[in-house]
Amino acid sequence: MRVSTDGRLLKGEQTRNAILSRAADIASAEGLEGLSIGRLATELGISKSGVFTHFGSKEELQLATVRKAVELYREHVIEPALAVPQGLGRVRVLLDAWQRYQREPVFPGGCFFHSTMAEFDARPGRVRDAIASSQRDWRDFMERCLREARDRGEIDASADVPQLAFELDAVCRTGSAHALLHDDPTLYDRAARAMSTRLAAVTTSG
Amino acid sequence: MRVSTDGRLLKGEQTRNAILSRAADIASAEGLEGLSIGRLATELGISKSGVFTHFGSKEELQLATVRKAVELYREHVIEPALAVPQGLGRVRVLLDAWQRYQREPVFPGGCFFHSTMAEFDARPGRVRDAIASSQRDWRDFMERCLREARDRGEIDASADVPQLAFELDAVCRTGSAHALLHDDPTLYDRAARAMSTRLAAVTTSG
DNA sequence: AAAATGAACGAACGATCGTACAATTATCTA
DNA sequence: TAGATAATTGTACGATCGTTCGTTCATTTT
Repeated sequence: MRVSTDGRLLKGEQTRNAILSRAADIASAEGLEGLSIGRLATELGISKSGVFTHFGSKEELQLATVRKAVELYREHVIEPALAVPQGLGRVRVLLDAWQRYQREPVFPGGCFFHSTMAEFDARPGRVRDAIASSQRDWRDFMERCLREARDRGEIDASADVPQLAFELDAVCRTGSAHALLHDDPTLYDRAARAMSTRLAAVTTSG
Repeated sequence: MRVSTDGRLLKGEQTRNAILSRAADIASAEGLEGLSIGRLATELGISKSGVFTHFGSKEELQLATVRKAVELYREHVIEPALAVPQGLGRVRVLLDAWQRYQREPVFPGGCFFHSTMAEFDARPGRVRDAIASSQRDWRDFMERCLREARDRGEIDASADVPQLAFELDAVCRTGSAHALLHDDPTLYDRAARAMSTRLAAVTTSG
């Protein structure tokens, strides 16, 4: 984290950050295309050109917003897991942090990545690539945690880690999506139950 | 299906249908907000007002598009299941038809409902209500098929049907979403594997 | 003190959005 | 054949979109 002594650059960076925070919130609810520069300007009380010049193009704003969301995701989901020792304990912390991230209004419109992934699925370009890459990173991290637990003998040696990671991912994100759509928080619980029984099925009964 | 003898009404209905087919295709890839009346007009070679007057407002166009998508979904997923006898066989046909629907380009931008559900999760209004209702219908139908199989003793009496339906739904839709995002069809297979093992776990070994 | 830098602004651009309304065309009814 | 009906069109509206450009102002460097 380079800290500039130049007050101008400092001021610039902090408004840029304010823009991106708001942008991530909006995009989680209205999508990265629904994100508009004019709206950001109005809501933040700055001029349209003031917002624009920070990014140079809408696509660049979208990419920066994805990076900001990744940062928030890391902070709320990844870091709590990294703070505890490897193994099944870390897996549990990871899944807990993940569910908390879904429930708490980290993003007001539900998981940023669920929304934008569905939006950019079929829309080639740099934004899609960035989202896809973030999803690969997430999957890799999840698999790594599971593998660490397996290497410790806390998860069955025969367990198919990628498959397990995929299934845990599926139920958690789908549960959150349904909870939001139907405004029914018990659907989070349904996802939680699916995750814990799925995990219990592969943990060694030591 | 009321068939009119009036050639004018007939012509109107068939252009309306052409509009909705294209609208469903576009919305599956770009979302229901990305759908624009001007674009529809251009692509279909009719005037903007020609498109507009069929619906009267954009929201009404979106609602009609959702209904059209439901119709297509019924045709490709529900009807094949209804064509076979109740029980585990119907469940298998349903899941097969569903996966085929995901893979085949019924919608060019992936499952219409996955895209629009993520888009409208956090956006109150009639469109969201329509989407939510369609999802409830789908869930209910799935649970009904599973219950039929359970009542026949082909699925464990102790099986939690809503939970099972939720998990099958989760892996299938998530698999398709990832397959599209990463342009990797093997992810459909991963979902298929998850579904069949999940189903195998509750089928009575008779 | 002078020059350079960088953030933020205001005004305007062409394009597209959804919407409104009167006019036109083709078809059916009486 | 005259008149009603319904689909479709053309034109125009105000709003908003992303973007460009020249300017203003505060801060930093020389």
